[in-house]
Amino acid sequence: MVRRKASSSKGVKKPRVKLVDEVSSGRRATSYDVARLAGVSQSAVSRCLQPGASASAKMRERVSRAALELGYTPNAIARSLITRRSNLIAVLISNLTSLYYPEVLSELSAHATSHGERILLFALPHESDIDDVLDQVLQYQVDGVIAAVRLSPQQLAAIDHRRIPVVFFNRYLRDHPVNSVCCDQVDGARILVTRLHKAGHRRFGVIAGPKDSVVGEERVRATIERLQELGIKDTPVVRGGYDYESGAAGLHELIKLGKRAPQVAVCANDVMAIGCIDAARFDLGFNVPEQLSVVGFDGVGPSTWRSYQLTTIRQPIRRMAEAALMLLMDRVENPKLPPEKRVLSGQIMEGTSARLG
Amino acid sequence: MVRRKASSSKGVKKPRVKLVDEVSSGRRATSYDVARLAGVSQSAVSRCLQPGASASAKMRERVSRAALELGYTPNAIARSLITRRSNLIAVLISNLTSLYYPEVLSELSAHATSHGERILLFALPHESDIDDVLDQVLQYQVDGVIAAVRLSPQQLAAIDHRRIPVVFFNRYLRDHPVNSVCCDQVDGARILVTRLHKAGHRRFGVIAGPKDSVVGEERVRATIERLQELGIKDTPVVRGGYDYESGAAGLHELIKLGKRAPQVAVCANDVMAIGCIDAARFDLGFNVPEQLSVVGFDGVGPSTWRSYQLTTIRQPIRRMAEAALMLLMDRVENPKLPPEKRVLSGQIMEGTSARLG
DNA sequence: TTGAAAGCGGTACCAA
DNA sequence: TTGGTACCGCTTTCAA
Repeated sequence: MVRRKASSSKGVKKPRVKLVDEVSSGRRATSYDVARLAGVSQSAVSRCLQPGASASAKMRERVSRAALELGYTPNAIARSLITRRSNLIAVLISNLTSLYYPEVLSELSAHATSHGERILLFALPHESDIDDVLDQVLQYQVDGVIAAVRLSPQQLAAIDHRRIPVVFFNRYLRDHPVNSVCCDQVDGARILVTRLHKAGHRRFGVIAGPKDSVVGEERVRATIERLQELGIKDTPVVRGGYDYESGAAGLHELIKLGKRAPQVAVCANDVMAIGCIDAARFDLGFNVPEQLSVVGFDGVGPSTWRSYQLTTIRQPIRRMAEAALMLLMDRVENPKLPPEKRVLSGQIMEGTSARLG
Repeated sequence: MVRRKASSSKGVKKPRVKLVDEVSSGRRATSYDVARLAGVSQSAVSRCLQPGASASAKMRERVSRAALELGYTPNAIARSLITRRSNLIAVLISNLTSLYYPEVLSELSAHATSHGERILLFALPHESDIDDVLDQVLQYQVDGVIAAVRLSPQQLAAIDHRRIPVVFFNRYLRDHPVNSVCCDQVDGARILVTRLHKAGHRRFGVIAGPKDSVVGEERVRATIERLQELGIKDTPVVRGGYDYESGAAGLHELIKLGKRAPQVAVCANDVMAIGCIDAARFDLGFNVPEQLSVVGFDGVGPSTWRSYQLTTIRQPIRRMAEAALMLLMDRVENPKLPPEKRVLSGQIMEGTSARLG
């Protein structure tokens, strides 16, 4: 097989479409074009553009001059094909319109860049829409996957079967050893409850997140558990959808439920806590925190706004993203590494939305 | 050049590393593997996986069975190399931690998917960090670029030179005909000012965005211009950074500036308007809107929260994203199409943060 | 309808 | 240090 190489054998073997178009205006410059202009071999061009390859200074000079002249940019696709490394990592994420995930994505992107990786974004309308995109993830030969969504064991197996490392973000798979980075929800919830109890609160209500949120369920479970340890039983739990409206609705529900209004609303995330505060103030005329303490989870931007000044558990998103990429890239380099789970602690933000002891 | 094809010529020409490892456990299945198992040629496999290629029903059946058995997934990288189409579009975006851009990204992603494209994400810490990533954009042979950041004429030229279509999102390049989708800032600002004036407001103050925000500057310019038409001169303008704190600080500055406090604060985006409202209430004890009307731009999620109920101009982000992708994909298919600018109108959201006439 | 073969634009091994 | 060459895994003519 003879490749087109210089203009020497030009047009002998079936000249493709328009040679003019190829050379002058059309087609992007390739390493062959650079080689021809520099008067060296194509492999030399490739070598010159690698950091640690052997090439004389003179050759480097000639090649880089030719590359510059042609506006040459190496083709990452072609490189990926032969090196079997796409430098792409898939980020599976949903709820980009929430307040929490955009920050996650932003940090993931920053750290991916610092590892020389690009992010192939899979923003799902709902966490459950994974099957549709999983095939795409595999087709693009990504180096790794960061999943900020739930994956079924089958879905995980499909990725695993291709030897693509996966790191879960704030999620994991029960009974399956997987790589994951989480914020310790249990600890945070326990601290909040303990401090609230110490301040004298005895009637609690919980506004949970959607059932399919592992993180949310954990927060709720830990809250209930700690309350029971403190001798408080039968804490009412209502379910919300992590959004502002369901926080407000949740409070109304809680109040309808019990004989007496709760003294504390523990919300499974900040946005619901904010909705809860607004409902308390505007619908019920409650003072927060005098008549109702409200706490949330996450520590999103608006939680510090002066209308709310939420008492919440802030997730160390930056450090979590950093850990996620570290975990992932370690396994890209060395696929034999065993699964690892890293749990970082959240930080309590003492706002004014709750009375703490 | 003889390719490994069936096991017929197995290992004759330098058998690569470990054949066992390749076949049984290691390497992902390729179309050759499928072909061998199905007992057909590799090109037949390729054809069977194309929608409109000629292949008998029997062949299709055999191939798809073999593909399923091997867990075969076509390699998008290899396909891209030969088809010169990556099905990747680069999205250049910054400020992912703002309230506005995540929604943009979310909509862009949804519409990209519906065009069969994937998003290669370039989330920049600052709008000005483009040069670092532009090279990456080009290397990945993206089909097109959506730029929600500013690009210099040189940067645009570099992309243009590779014949990669670009669509700007809420931005454009003065004196350069480019594709762009914008929300009409001028119209929105004029309507707001007119209505505010009609309600009897006469003393205005403006909290502008950062200087390098084209959109923000346009909002401010249109505001001032309309005020002048209405006979109101010398409106004080202070500069903010689009964030909550600078909205609050902006109000304080405005008040320090004039002899009398303004009756209206026109803020260049919603988040600053929210900061402004909080400063008015908590620092100055103002009632909003009785003592101070506050308006913003964008219509982000929290603008409807009951603590704020912002009067603002909501951008039709979904339709803008849809238009951006339409514009882009049209030009991917037909590069000869001339540049086009599409301007959509915003919608006034009449909250309770301002008195309108 | 089917298979052989020529690339797409690189990387990497080899001998010179 | 350099050039020749064999791929990476697919699509796409071109004959059969």
